[in-house]
Amino acid sequence: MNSPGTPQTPGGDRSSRSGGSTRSAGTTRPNEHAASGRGALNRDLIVSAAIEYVDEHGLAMLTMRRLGEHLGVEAMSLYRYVNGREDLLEEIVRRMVDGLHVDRARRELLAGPGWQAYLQWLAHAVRRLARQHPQLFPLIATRHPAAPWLRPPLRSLDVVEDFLATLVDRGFTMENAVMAYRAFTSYLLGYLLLEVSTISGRTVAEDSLTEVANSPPPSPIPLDDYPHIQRVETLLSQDHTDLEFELSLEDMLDRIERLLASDLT
Amino acid sequence: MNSPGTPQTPGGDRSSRSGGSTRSAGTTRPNEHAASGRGALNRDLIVSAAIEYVDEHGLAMLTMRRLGEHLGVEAMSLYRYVNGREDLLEEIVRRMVDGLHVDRARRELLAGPGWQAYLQWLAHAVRRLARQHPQLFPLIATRHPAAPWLRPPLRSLDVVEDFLATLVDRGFTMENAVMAYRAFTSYLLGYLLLEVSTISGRTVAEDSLTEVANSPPPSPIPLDDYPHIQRVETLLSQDHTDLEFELSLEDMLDRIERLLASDLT
DNA sequence: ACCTGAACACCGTTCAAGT
DNA sequence: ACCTGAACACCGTTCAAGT
Repeated sequence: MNSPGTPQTPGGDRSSRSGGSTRSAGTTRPNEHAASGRGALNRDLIVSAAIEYVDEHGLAMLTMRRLGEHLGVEAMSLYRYVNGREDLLEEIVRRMVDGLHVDRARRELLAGPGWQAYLQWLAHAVRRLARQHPQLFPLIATRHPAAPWLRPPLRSLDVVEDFLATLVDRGFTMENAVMAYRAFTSYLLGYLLLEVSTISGRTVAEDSLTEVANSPPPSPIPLDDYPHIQRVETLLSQDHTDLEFELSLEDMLDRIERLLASDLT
Repeated sequence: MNSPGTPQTPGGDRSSRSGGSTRSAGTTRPNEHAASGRGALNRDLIVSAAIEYVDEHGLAMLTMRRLGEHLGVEAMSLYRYVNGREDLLEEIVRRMVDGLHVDRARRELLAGPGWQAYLQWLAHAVRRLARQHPQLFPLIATRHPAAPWLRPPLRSLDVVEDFLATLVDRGFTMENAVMAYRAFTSYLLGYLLLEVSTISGRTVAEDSLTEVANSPPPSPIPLDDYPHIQRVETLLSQDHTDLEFELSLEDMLDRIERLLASDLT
């Protein structure tokens, strides 16, 4: 019966679009909500606690009731500030990705003058984010984008605006900026999703209560019948991830550059 | 109390590894389970029904109870054949990906003699799969791989074995085959995840009961403050997906080729 | 203004019991 | 051998009620 367009909750308006983005997301001083007294609940705090909780226990464990408990509050209280579980997940994603937005001046400093330097900086920032929150990155990657100009993992209007503005500043046509945006996002998405999913392997206990003596051999798949896999097993298990990222990123930038050149013919 | 290592269910052993892989997965004659009489329930049928159900209603709607209802059976009956919901999801993924495995002779015919032709063929096969089951592809993409040699979206031992064997046959060293495997999977994963997620936008009703007059304007995000996004809005909404896929795929193959060349120095 | 108790409809899963 | 009824623990969510 309640029209979902009007949240009626405080903090429902994209919390402080310009102010809050410089302090890196998810950094609520961790002691503060331990001493939760009376009206110490609000949207930002809930989202921070949720991120913390997922980092520690995994996404499947994030439950309105458990999150309430984690905050020392009944689950129903959360609904004052968050429009249900879906809204909470969406807000988590927004908060994490918005951390990538910095104002123009600071961006110039960080990234240097060229478009390659900017894309290098952005790619590394996204990678840092993914590796800091391996449980959350799949959420960023697969939640349905609200619009075609919010391609994962760059799911923030601010960040996409930065992206396009920077490239156009550096001489890209609109068409080329869009193609670069497409190439950049799909490269980053695929690479980081795979890197993160092989890393976070058994970082999380998943459900650490009942299954303790169960997982030590995660799954000793018998590789008879698969001679080639068997032969490269050790190769595949190694992670030369750092070097591989740099090289494939450079390749991707070269591809964009080639794209520009072919445009002048 | 029950040790989870011993499923005690029929079909628990990775159903007929050599026999069942040639008939393309997901092809249970669709009329058959309409006339479900007595013992007409089995693992394959359950998995097929689940795939059908997700294609139609979306992943979030797939529930043991609803799937039971869809099959004309009480939900509890499913537990004879499927080791819980997680096991069902895993089996769905396996069934879909196994459809990419064809025997060597047939593969030569389809793909031609070169490694490029094989990778072209495989890439298009995966893309076909992704577009046929847009609701399921994110599952393939993000479910935790059981081993590092099962990188999404190629989550099948048979398919990965095919991949490596074919490349080594064509003269790749093991190291290069593995690098190609890495590059191929992360390219395909990123590209297809983004293509599918922008396509399946509102293919599914999500929950078509209560919210009917709600979604027509999916989310008219106000784009003031975002001049560049606004200017490229129409560009970003277009889908030149087919051509883009071919071009970026060729680029990726070129990258592998360059990789081989640099190896000879 | 902010939180809670109680309730509703719905989950996944187990197990003794039916046929 | 195969399916079901009943039950358990746990969800998300609503709303009148407490403070």
